[in-house]
Amino acid sequence: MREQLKKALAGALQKAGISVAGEQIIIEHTNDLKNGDYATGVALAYAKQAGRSSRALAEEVVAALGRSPTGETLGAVDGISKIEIAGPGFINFYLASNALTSSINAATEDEKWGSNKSLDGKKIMVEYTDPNPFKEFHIGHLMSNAIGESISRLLQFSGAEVKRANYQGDVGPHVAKTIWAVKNSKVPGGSWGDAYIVGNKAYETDEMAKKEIDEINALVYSRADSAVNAIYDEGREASLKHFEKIYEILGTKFDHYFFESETARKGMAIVKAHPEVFESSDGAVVYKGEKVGLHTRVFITSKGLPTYETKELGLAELKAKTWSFDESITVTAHEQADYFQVVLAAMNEVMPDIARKIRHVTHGMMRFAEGKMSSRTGNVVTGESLIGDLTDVARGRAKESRAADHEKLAQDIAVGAIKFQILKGGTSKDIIFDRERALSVEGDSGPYLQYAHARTRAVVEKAAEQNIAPRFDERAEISDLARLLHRFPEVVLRASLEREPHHVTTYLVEVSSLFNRWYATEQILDGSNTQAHKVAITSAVCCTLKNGLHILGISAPERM
RNA sequence: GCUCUCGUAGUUCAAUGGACAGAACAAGGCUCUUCUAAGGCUUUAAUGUAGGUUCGAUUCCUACCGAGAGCACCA
Repeated sequence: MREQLKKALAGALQKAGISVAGEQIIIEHTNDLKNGDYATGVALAYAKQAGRSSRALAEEVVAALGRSPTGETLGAVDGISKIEIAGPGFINFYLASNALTSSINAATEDEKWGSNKSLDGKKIMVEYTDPNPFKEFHIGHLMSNAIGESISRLLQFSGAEVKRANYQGDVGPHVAKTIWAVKNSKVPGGSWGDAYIVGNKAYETDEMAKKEIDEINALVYSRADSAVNAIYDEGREASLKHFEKIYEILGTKFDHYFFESETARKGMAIVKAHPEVFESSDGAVVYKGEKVGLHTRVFITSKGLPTYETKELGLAELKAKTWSFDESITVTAHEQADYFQVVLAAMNEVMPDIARKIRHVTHGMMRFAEGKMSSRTGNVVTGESLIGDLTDVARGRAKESRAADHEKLAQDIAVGAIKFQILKGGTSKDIIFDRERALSVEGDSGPYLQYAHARTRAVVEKAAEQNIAPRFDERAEISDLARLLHRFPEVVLRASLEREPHHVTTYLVEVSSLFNRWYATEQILDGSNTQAHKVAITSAVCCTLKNGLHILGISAPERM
């Protein structure tokens, strides 16, 4: 459609004496449906060059397209019913009913409605969530998970083959701190997260403890001490099992798990094999990022242990060995942006073929109004406590709902509410965590979308019971809802290209809002001869919401 | 000090360089004998400052102000 319009416009401009390549013509969706479905500002852009007013040029272009400026008849472009000139000289195109038919039918019949082939055949690995065993799974991990999962689904909807990866820090100082606290019975009955906080505090305030923790850190890598090994093995398994439960609730299934205990060794080998890239400095091995405009970072400590940077090199190699991807995306919070750049610069020198395929997608921080949350001090909200509290809020309503499984519904709503809040805005923005707001399920929210979907389901099911088949009627008045549904595939494409799930979120709110307004004033199953048409639109809304929610990683309950 | 991200109604977020800057929450009023009121209708309210590029700037560029993050042995 867009391509046809561009071609026709290029031809029309040619007649007006302006030569422009079709690709350079900008056709956009209108911000407001009352300005048509597509619009172009070419008359404004080229008026000066043409030496006449933008309005005059617009009229000339429209005439060249083969109809009068207010003509209602079909012309050079199939699927357009009306062209008009508005405002300072915009040319607005209105879709014809027959152009909407295919969209509504596709929405109703095609399970992959909204998908595209822009990444057909591409292999992409997406790494996200990345919690650390021996530490809490906090709401920052929830943020990474929601964004990473949604990006994965967007890429799949664009035809890519996606493998989900999770990289977990099962070795390093944080582990040693936790083990130290457990070994010295500092936290009887406490959680692994509590032990970490105690260990961290001791490390900072107690010289003796610091020394012991450093020793334990080395022992974790060497596995030379059976007492340390016992605590380590138990803690690691308990943490991972616990995380697995959370992934299930969130709806993420990882294809690959990578651990720092694996990447550390590989990374060490890489760093040591490239003395021309990594140099010694104060007993440590560092990469001088200044030569590429960055800063210096330590790769191997003066104690001979690998840092996160070295492990990241090992991880890249391990990933490449695991699967021959075309692209590997790592999703993390923005605080790791600078660090990642240095690692990429170093990687570019030692394994350029892999470095070329690695992308870092950063998102904002989940923080409190008062400042950053830190698991070092215990100033965190854990993922499960938030999910739990929100499930409690949803449970009351869920019990009165028509859902078969009230507990499942309460959980779906809780997870939907959290994910919506994370995915409603651009990913680069920080999210200020406000408990009261997070627990609200009113207005623009996950439950709002889920509720609209459940309503469409009820109508569609009732229609099926009455043997009313959906049938889009081209003679019926064109509705804004149908015109909005037509845009879904383009919204998905844009979100996928930009890796910005919030475009989908915003769009789904618009669809739900328009549907709810319609639903409030219109009896859909009214026994009239237009009901099959109305069922078709309802059914299309239903599938659009379902697929859209799927992209966001939010479940679409059939009854609420 | 240097680098990165972000500044839009009282609050939380939208707006591929375009039309009157959209929603939601909060506050007030109205709305269920009709397919689900977790809904719908309605009133009030915003682009940090100063320049620049452009027919046109919330969007791009520069400076400043403000918030957050990072900057050598944490991850």
